[in-house]
Amino acid sequence: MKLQLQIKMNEALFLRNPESSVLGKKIIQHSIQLIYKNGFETFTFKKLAEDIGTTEAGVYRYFENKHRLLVYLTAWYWGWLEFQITYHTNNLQDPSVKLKRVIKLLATTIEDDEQTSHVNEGVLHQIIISEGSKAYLTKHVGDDNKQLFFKPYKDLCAVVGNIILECNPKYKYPKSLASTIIEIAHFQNFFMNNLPSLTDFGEAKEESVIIAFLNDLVFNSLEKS
Amino acid sequence: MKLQLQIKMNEALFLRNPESSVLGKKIIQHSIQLIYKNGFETFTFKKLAEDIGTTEAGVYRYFENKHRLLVYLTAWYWGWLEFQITYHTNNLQDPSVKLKRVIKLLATTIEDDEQTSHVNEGVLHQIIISEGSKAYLTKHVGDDNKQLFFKPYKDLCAVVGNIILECNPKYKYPKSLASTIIEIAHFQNFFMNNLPSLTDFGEAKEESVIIAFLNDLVFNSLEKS
DNA sequence: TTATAAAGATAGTATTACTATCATAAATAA
DNA sequence: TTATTTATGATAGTAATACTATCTTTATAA
Repeated sequence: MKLQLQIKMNEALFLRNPESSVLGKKIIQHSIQLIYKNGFETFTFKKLAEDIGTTEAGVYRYFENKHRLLVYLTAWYWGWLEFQITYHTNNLQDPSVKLKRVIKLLATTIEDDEQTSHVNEGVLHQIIISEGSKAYLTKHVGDDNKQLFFKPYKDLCAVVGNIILECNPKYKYPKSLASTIIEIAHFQNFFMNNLPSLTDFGEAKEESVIIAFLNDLVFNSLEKS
Repeated sequence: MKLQLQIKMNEALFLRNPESSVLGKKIIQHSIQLIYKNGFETFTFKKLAEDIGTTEAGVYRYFENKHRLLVYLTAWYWGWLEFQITYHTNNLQDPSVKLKRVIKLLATTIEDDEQTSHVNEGVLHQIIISEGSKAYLTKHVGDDNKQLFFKPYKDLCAVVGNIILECNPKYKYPKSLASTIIEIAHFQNFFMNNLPSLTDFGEAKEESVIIAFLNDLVFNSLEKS
């Protein structure tokens, strides 16, 4: 039996639900490929439409603009990742084992998840690394936040923050440490591959060293405090 | 006597040196204000030109495009900050006192430096927080890197990394920790002001708590390892 | 069968991101 | 001093971007 995993998305993120039609799914699938290939700056709805074999207007019926689409993709990713984390830490008792598992999930490029046919999670993960922060680094972050566009990201941080507190109930900065782990997992990955002298992973270029660095950072803080 | 501080800039960043003329300085000064006010995405050379009282073509004579201008501004900022760090840690013996000083400088919004008349460092610092990472989060980061556009950022990281090593010569991740401190100083600041639930600084909204968090994070790692 | 919703086809507009040209004023070199 | 280079100003033009609007066709549902 094959299960289909559906991430429940904030309705305000789209004009028409892309999960509800073939065209919609194509928009998600091909936008991930296009943004991955050429970057978000040069990505346009026109190019996407040509790629899919529809028209610009067709894409605009689903998403107000390309920034909304990016926010949708990131929100989807955070929702999916929260599910992964809940799933993979489900029966673990020891909170530090849990946290190690979380760090590994955050820092590892996952192979394509068969449960979500139109989303390639591995490629999406790469997009999150390079483009993810652009979803909120805008002047309208406040408005977007009011519409709860970043709720999946916040929920994920809350989950990670709670595991941190389980590890050490006295630790003073669980939320900041959670958002730090998430951001650093991505930034160190980007630096490793693009500006390696900003990291200590120059030759290795493996995600395992990022995981080691994060574990060192996090558990020294939690054991000490 | 008033000293004028000049940051030596990479010549490939501009077509004509903006420090060399009144118009050039106006471009720097007003672009900082405009990007701060409306964000980088909506910033255009046309708006900038109108603001200054010149024409689009006038601005294009100095910078190839707005991304180059952003890279210039960030490079300037990192160069300036490295000078600040060198200056303010000059006579300090104890490396951990030094590192604390560095963290404070990284996380504090500095008031306008009189030595650089056309650059408002406080506003520029805010731009670095919100837009700084967009300078390198592009598909052409490799090309830009080859042209040494990010050298000031790398140099700064190297300086911080060396202080980290002074604190603990056995620490395994000095460069990654250095880039982590720098990025997190900015991200936690952005989150504090825009997505406060991602931090533990919700009510305080003061840079001092970010500094406390960073100190905790860094020195737990350095003392332990 | 009819209504209705989604998609396709086409057109049009304002803005963005440039490039090109020519005139003029200011600085500088012969 | 004049001649010449250099920076700026003024204006025009173009391709691409970021949309909006309308009309027709096709699929689906009542």
